[in-house]
Amino acid sequence: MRRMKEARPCSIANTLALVGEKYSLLVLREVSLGATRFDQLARNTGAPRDVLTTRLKRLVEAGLLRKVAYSERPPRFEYRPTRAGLELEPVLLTLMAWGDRHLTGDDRPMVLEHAGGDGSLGGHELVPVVTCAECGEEVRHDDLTPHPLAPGWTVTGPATA
Amino acid sequence: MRRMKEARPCSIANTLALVGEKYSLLVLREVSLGATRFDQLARNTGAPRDVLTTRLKRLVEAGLLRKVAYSERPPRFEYRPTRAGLELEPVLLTLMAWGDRHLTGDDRPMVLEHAGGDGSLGGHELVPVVTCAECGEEVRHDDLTPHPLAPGWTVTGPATA
DNA sequence: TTAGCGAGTTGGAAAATCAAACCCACTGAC
DNA sequence: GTCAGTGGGTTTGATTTTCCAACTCGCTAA
Repeated sequence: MRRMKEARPCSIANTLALVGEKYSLLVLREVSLGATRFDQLARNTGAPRDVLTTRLKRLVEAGLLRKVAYSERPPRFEYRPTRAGLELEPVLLTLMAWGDRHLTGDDRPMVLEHAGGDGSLGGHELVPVVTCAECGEEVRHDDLTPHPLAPGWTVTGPATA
Repeated sequence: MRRMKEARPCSIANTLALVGEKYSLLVLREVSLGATRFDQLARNTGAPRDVLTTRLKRLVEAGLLRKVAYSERPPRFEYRPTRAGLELEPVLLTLMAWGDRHLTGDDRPMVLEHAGGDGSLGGHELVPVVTCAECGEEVRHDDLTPHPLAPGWTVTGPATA
């Protein structure tokens, strides 16, 4: 995924160029959950070890993970998410929500418990929804209008340009 | 991406097995924006035409797109998003938001205008945020606690099992 | 009649993926 | 001490994908 044709300047494409390769998002899922070591990542994501090596290198270079030594002699590192890495969690949550709704029967593989922001006692099940911070409303497709800022954008494609 | 090792039962992995291949999400971006024809998709996503062919077939099989004839003689089809396909928009929005924040300088490639749900006059810029439908609050990483329901889950990985 | 388009298909080279084996530095058990 | 075991990779070679360009096919418009 390194580089795409970059047919359009687009933040979706740019983000996917970074984390859209096979296993990258699963690695981020794992480190967000606290599994930060090479063997855990290999096992939990199913990535071949060599592929995992190159993914980790790339995610570290991109600033989504950082290597933290947890042992010298022998040198051993774990891979912790940076702030930028953790900020991909919304992507993971929306992917999970979609899969739960469309791919899963009645028994979801996992459920996230959501504690109230006030640190309240009883939590409830997380039901992730994308809303607009500006107005607080849930985002519906029909309420959106794209406004291209960079050249290369034509909403219905070059055919209608 | 067809099948992964399926190291863990996980809706994120399952969803990515469907739409995680190169270009798939860009195709969904395009059809969500209204560019639904083969050549538009090829141009706007940058996907090689043969790859695009296999992606479209897969997305149609999976029920994310449907082929709609817009001409017989010669037979010509466009690829429209189904409801399930449109429901991936939250994923696209969160990817875009991340890219805008972390990859882009001051000039974002595109901005989405968000009309009020009441069909109000003046729109504002969309600022997508993931919230919890249950309590209405913005989701913060520290408020989440994973609860495995299927076997194969160990939060810190097999090492700590 | 010829040019052109939209929507693919085909062929062959280049790149990425995969599984398994290998390597190295150490640890702990005998 | 020695010897198996572990964590964290690297190497190897076979298999898949990807990529790009060229080609096809059915039709339309000049």
